[in-house]
Amino acid sequence: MHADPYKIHSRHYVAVDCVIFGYEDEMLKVLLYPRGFEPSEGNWSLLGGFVDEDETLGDAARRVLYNITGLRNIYQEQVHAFSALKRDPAARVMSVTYYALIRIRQQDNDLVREHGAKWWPVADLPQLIFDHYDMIMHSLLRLQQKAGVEIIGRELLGDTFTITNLKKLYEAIFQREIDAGNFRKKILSLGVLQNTGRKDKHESKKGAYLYRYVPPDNLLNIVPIYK
Amino acid sequence: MHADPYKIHSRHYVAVDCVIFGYEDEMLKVLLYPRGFEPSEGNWSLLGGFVDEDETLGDAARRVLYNITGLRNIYQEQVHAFSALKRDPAARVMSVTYYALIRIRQQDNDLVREHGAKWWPVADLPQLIFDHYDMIMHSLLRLQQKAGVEIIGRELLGDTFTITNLKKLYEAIFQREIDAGNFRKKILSLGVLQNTGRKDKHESKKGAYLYRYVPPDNLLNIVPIYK
DNA sequence: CCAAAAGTGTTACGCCTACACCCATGG
DNA sequence: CCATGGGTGTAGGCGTAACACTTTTGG
Repeated sequence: MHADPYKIHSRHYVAVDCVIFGYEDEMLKVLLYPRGFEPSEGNWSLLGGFVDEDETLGDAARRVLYNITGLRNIYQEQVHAFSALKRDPAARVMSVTYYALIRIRQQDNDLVREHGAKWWPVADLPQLIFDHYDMIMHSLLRLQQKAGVEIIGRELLGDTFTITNLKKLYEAIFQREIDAGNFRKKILSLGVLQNTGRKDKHESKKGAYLYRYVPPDNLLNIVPIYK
Repeated sequence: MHADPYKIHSRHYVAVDCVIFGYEDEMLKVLLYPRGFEPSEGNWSLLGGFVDEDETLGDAARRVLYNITGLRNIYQEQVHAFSALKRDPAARVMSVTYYALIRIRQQDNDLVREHGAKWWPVADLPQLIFDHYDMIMHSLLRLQQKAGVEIIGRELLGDTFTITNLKKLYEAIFQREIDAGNFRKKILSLGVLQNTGRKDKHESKKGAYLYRYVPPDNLLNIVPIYK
């Protein structure tokens, strides 16, 4: 074992806080749990945890997510490191925010409820502890940036979805109305949605085609190449 | 003094690494210093430092920047936290990358040279230690995003500059040629550059007007409002 | 005078927006 | 048959790219 050459420097508690986005009832929601002890008892909190010696920040975020939702292989992305000296009044703790995108499904919700957690619409958040509101806003901005560049239907809606499903999701993410016809043309022109041929009749009598997201590279195997 | 409620958790070394961008000889450059000891002796390194108990990440980045350049009030922005377990072979150190924009000037360069530091063009970087190459690439991407949305002439060129100066800076940032006429029209249409009336004759016989960046809000005091 | 940079004008094209309009069908 | 959501078509506006053109002036 080598001597630690950095001994003279401070060591710090490092945590991760997860902004877990889900989509339900045509609303973008965030999973929060109620803080049951002081300080800030009664306020709501993101799911978080301390980073261990032998895990990366991403590992820690995945662990936190797994513990509460039971899900693995979830899309997540680092957002920002928060480090104000008194952000946690109990001790000096830096926290790195991650956001994650998951499908809200009933069976998962049981596990969620066990922890007392609850899905809150981003448009109607409760009082939050520390800097957690900032964390959510930072994450929402990043999500908007991502959604503006690529289609995130798969993560929040499931494997197949109608164009209207996707439009409503985008309206929830960007918190504004979107023209249905223009949205359809724009999305389809990106060439990453594959029509499954099946129709969904839950929303209309005519029925809407269900699409599947196909990553750009895979399309080379499907679309014929002219010569 | 309260008891520390988090005692059971690990503490970590946390560092910041600064990607210091400058502009010189029509090239975007990064300030690096040569590592004089093993491991990775002879390779080049970003300017970095450990985060103290009583400072934020931003504070630490400002301190590092001040120590090497003697400059304060520099524009800087957090980029990403790197946390691979073996990224520093000597110990487990997480590092948060910041990028900064500074004007390269001769007097500052003396201080820089004292430390053995050197400006390297981003298009022609030397071998770097650890994950510092990734840090620079992440930072460059962020810089491009920022430059795409707002004008960053002031930070890298100085208080006044010609449209051609700015065009060459943008060509350095985006590493591609830009049409002069279109660039001029686009930049001026943003309405955030104010013509000083003075001309710079260094680059041409005709002379080019020097412009000053004026933040959007201040323009309300200058541009008359029609009724 | 003329090379070279500064600055203006012109045209074409692609994308986005707004909105009118058809289609299909369950009740 | 008709209200409702699914889906298509079209015209105008705007920003951009490409590039031709005019202006200025030191050497």
